[in-house]
Amino acid sequence: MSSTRVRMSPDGRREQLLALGVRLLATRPLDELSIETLAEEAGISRGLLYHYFGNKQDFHTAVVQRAADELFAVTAPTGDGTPLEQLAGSLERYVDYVSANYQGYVSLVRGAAGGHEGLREIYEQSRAALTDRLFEGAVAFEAEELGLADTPGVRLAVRGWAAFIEEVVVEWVRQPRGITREELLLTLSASLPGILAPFRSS
Amino acid sequence: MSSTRVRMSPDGRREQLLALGVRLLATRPLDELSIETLAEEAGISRGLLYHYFGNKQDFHTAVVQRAADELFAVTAPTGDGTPLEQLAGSLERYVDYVSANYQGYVSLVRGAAGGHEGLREIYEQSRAALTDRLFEGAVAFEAEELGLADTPGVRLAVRGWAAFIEEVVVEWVRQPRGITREELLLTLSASLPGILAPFRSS
DNA sequence: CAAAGTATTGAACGTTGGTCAATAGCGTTG
DNA sequence: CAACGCTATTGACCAACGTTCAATACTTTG
Repeated sequence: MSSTRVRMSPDGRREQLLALGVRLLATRPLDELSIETLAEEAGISRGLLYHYFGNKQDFHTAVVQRAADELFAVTAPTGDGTPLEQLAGSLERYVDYVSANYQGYVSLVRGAAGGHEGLREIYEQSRAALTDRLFEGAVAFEAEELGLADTPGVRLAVRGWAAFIEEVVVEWVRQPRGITREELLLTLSASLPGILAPFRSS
Repeated sequence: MSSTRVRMSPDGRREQLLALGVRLLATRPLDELSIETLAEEAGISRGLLYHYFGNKQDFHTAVVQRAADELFAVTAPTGDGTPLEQLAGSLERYVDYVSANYQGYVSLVRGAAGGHEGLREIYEQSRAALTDRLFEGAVAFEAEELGLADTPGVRLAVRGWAAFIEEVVVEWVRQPRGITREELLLTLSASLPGILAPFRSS
């Protein structure tokens, strides 16, 4: 089984291992992503993995960080259309991403929330980044329309809205219950004004 | 260190181990709750733990299930007042519960969602039970008011609302940001009609 | 009080996380 | 182009933990 030893550049090797980790994470929970499995799959020794990532936790952290970055990139607004259309587009791509990477996404989002400090950190920052981006785009537009101020209360509500989206989408992917993709997207889009309604100033 | 062997009734022993598991989990993530630690802490051999719970996953499952039951009991409606008042009361007790058990809540309820199928099952069912209870109480009343039907779409939205509540409350406990408890409760109560607004039939 | 039933132990094994000195590929240099 | 130096990579080793199971020692029963 052991062919000749392959020597790569540190950056290349590190990249390969991270990419492989993300790929494997898409089909299993995080705690089943063992060092042994990954080393075997990558065709390297366990020791080499420890050379690039100090320990299992550090490796998991790096993989989840990478996955979070990918999610952030995938759901980035395209920049054309009205802010509301951009929002709809982001939601659409988000739904499709979760559909394609269900296991990995659950591992990322949910697993991170219950794991070690480092993982929770990534989870917090990732969600903050997603909502902050909305504030700078579609929501900023909506805010004017609805006469909303950028208050701590509104920020908190938008954060909760992100959790709402996440839960609904994940559950829908698990069990569509006859709800079509279009109906789902409609519900998601409509929910933001709904949640923000109580904050309408006048 | 090893004192005389203590023999207990199966029910008593099982109860002791579960209670200890819940207590230990309040201060560490689930995957750090090792069989070894628990056996040591309980003053028994590892083998005995395997006599009561088939394996590590089964034990974790049982502990999380117990914790979920406790949460469900704590937030049960009292039964007096209008449905809306009952909802407000449940939310109030939920907020206070999370305030008092922040570490434990995050470790238990959230940590469960990242684990394997069995754990996720409990998490799902727990959340479903919480929302279903609402449907039989306050929301049933609201539903009539708003002309809502009990459709899969509405059920899904309410489920998402539960996630909204959880996220907002957990984040508020972590970082109140000057928002008072009363303001928080108001936001939470108002959010349900807001989320359900898109489903209004006429 | 002897015997039966069973809660409990402790030793043994396999797997996996983690360490480290030895090894081998690749660029450099004379 | 051969020898050398640098370092990416290995493989052997250890420790910790999950898991099994025959032996053991409480408790009850007859």
